Amino acid sequence: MDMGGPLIVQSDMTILLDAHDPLFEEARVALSPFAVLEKSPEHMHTYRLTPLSLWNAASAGLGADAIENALARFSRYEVPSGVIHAARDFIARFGTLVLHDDPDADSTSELFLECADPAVAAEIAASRRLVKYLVPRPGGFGVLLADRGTVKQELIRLGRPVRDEARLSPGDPFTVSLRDTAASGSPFTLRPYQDDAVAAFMGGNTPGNGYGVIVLPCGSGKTVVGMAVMSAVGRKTLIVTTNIAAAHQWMDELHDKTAVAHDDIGEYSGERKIVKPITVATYQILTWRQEKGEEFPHFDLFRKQKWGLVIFDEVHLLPAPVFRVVAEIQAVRRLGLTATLVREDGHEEDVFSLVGPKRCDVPWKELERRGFIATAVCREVRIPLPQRDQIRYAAADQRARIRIAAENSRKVEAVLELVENHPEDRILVIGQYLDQLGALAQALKAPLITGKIPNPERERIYSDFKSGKERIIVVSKVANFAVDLPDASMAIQTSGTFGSRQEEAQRLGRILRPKKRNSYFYSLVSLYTIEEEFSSNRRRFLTEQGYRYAIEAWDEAEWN
DNA sequence: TAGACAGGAA
DNA sequence: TGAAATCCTGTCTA
Repeated sequence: MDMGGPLIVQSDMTILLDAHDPLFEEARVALSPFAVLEKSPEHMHTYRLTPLSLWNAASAGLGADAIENALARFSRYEVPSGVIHAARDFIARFGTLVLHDDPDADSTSELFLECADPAVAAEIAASRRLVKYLVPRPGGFGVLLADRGTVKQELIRLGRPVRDEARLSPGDPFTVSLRDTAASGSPFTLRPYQDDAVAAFMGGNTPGNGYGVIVLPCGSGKTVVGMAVMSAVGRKTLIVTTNIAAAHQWMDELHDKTAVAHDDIGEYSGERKIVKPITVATYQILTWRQEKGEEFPHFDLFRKQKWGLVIFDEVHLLPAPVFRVVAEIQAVRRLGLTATLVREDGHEEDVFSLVGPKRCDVPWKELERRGFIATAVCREVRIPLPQRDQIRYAAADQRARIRIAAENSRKVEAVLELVENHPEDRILVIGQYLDQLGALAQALKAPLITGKIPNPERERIYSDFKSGKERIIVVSKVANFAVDLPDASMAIQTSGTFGSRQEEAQRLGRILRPKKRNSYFYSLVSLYTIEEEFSSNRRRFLTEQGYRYAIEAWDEAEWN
């Protein structure tokens, strides 16, 4: 029976969402806390209920009834009962296993894994990988403190998430007070959503909080949230970042917005190895080792102070070896910060069980509505290949096809036309292949920034762009890493990496600093090529955040 | 002591 | 899937 809603819930746990339905937007908002977006072509978006998406919902307090109601409310047809049962089962799994401090003072293990369900206990006891870490006891298992992370990791592989309510070690006290007025002179207060994020992370006196992941858009002040958490925790803090520039930015922000003395903030990198009550390090120094197979000499950093808080910046990039040390430090409060919690390498479960569940997630559109980030208009422009390349493309193997499609020479014409049609905008042209970028830079008579350009030269170009001397700059993949890349009002993406959602989000983030006018995000895609697939994958993230892509064919496009 | 650069890693 | 960027250490120069 057709009940007329925008959702079609199918028994394979996928959910189709009709993009043209009047209730589309409402249904999307209702769905996003507990389902992940899988595909988002023009007419019908596909979501999926996954164990992890349901556990994140459960850890945020969303119950099975709320999920069932949301599905029923927007569903076009009757929701298959199997889906409801499966969702209920997964939601119920979160909370079946609870890790406590051991109430039995005589016990040799410090922790107690409570398991009320004998069937689940039997299932766990039968796992060969788990049994060596567990001491069977009435109502659960004894667990050694040292095995806390490994046990959680193994259990989630069995499909059994653990609610970890065991004590966190406080670490050494260290006061971090936020200034009312930044050292740079501008007044400084937390925005409402930043306050909310800190509260969600700290969780009042709820046991089992004080660790987890906060998801916030690029440019919405993740470091500010980090500093507010540091201030709330009031302990020695280790911050780990993806690169040195990000590490310096953290240090600058700390100097600017907190009252912590310069001498109490240290940098632990290849260049300097200074450990202070507040220490900022890079992932790369932590995972450096002389030779494969040897130990990681810099893992010691985690033990050099009694840290009370570890912050993992861009937690979606946490390198695999670091998970090992994170498994060991389960008693330390830890905060993961990211703009997109997606990883394409299957380590999402490790982030969930070792860093913690998602505590807070602010949709980009929400911030846009409240004026904290700019309104962005996203357009995908489909450009045919020149005739001769169409023939080359048809004859090429997969690898060559990617390159031919990406380097479509007519993209240069399209970029020129776009630039001409947006005389008011400051434009970043972002691409993947250096040859193509070189050609674009030449055609646009604009400076080109690649990884080879030394830092002083980059800074000169940035300042020319900021001052308005240059209206356009062409950038390579450095745009994905450079934290100091100036903000623009328009970005043109000429090619991207295998449809990476993370990259798309990062690039859009470049144009979201609030301004009076709209920002524009153009993505150039070669028509009838593999790029259309990549692009549909990349679009997923932004669609999930509520952005709508207008898809246009180049020849008919009406620019404005 | 700083910088520039090469080579390796993931 | 491959290209590109990064960071680390070590060595050389001034």
